[in-house]
Amino acid sequence: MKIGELASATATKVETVRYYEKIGLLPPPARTSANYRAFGNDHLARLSFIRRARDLGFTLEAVRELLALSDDKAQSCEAVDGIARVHLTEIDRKIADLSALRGELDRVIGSCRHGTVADCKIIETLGPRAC
Amino acid sequence: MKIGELASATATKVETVRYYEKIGLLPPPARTSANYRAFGNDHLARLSFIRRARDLGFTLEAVRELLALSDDKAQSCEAVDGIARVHLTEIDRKIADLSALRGELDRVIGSCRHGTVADCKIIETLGPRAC
DNA sequence: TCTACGCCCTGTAGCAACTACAGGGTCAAG
DNA sequence: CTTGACCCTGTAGTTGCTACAGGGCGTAGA
Repeated sequence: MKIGELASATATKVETVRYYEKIGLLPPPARTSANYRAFGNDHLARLSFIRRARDLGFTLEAVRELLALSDDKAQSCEAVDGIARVHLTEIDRKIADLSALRGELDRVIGSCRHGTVADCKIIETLGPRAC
Repeated sequence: MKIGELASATATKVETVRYYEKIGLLPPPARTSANYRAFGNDHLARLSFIRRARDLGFTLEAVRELLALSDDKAQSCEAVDGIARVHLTEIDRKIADLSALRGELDRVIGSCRHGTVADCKIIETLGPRAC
C-alpha cells in the first residue's frame, strides 16, 4: 500500500503519515525499488488506532502510551483505564472553563448599547477603569 | 515602571511582555540609561486590556483588532460587538464538541471490565476490528 | 518516443502563543 | 567588594500538524 492509499483509507493527510513515522509513532515501512514507502495491514491498523485516539482528543504522548500498553496483551488494563480517566478529567475541566468564559462573554455582549466606541461597554469591560 | 513590576501588576510573565512588544501589540517603551525598559501608565492600561481579552479567550489577532477599534473612540461599536459575537459562537462550538467527545469517552471508559489488555474494551474500541 | 500529469521523496519553515534557556550587563544591600 | 536579584538580546523549544521547494518515478496519450 502506498502512502496516498494509506492516507485516504484513514482520512489522514500524506504529510501527517510521514510526520507520525518521523516521531516514531508509526514504524518505518519497507520501501519499493523506487524508494516509495510500502505499508502493510499492520500499519493500517496502527494508524487507525492513532486516528481514533486523536479523534477522542488524546494527545500524541497519550497515544504513544496507549500503543505501548496495547502491545502488552497480558498486562492488566488498569493503566489504560487510568490514561482515559485522566483525559476525561481534563475534558471536564475544559468544558467548565469554557462555560464560565461563555457566561462572562455573554454578559459583556449583552451590555453593548450599540453606540460609539467611546461608550462601548465591551471595550470598557476590557479597559483598566472598568471592574 | 520596570518590566518586572509591569509584569507582576498584570499577572504576566516578563518574557510574555517582551513578546507582546516584539509582535507590536505593546508599543516600545522608553529606555533608561542602563537600557532597561521604562513603562508608563499607558502601557499598564494597554497590557491590562490585552490580558483581560486573552482571559476571555480572544486570540491575539482579535485583541489586535479590539485595540485598534478602542483607539477610534468616535466609531460605532458594531465592529467590537461583531468580534465578540463571533468569538462567542466559536466558544459554543467548542463546548458542543467537547461535550460530545466527553460522552463518547465516558462510554468507552464505562465498558472497561478491568481485566487484561487483551480483553480491554478501551483498546478494542480504538482498534480496527471494533465498531 | 516524447511528454504531461499525478504521485512519491527529502528537508525545511511556518502556524499560535508563548516558554525556556544561554550568555551576558546593572544595581542595591550587606 | 561581593552576592543576589533583576535586566538585556537572541535563539530554540513546545504541540500537532501543514505547506512549500526542489527534485524523482510511472503511466497514459499523441
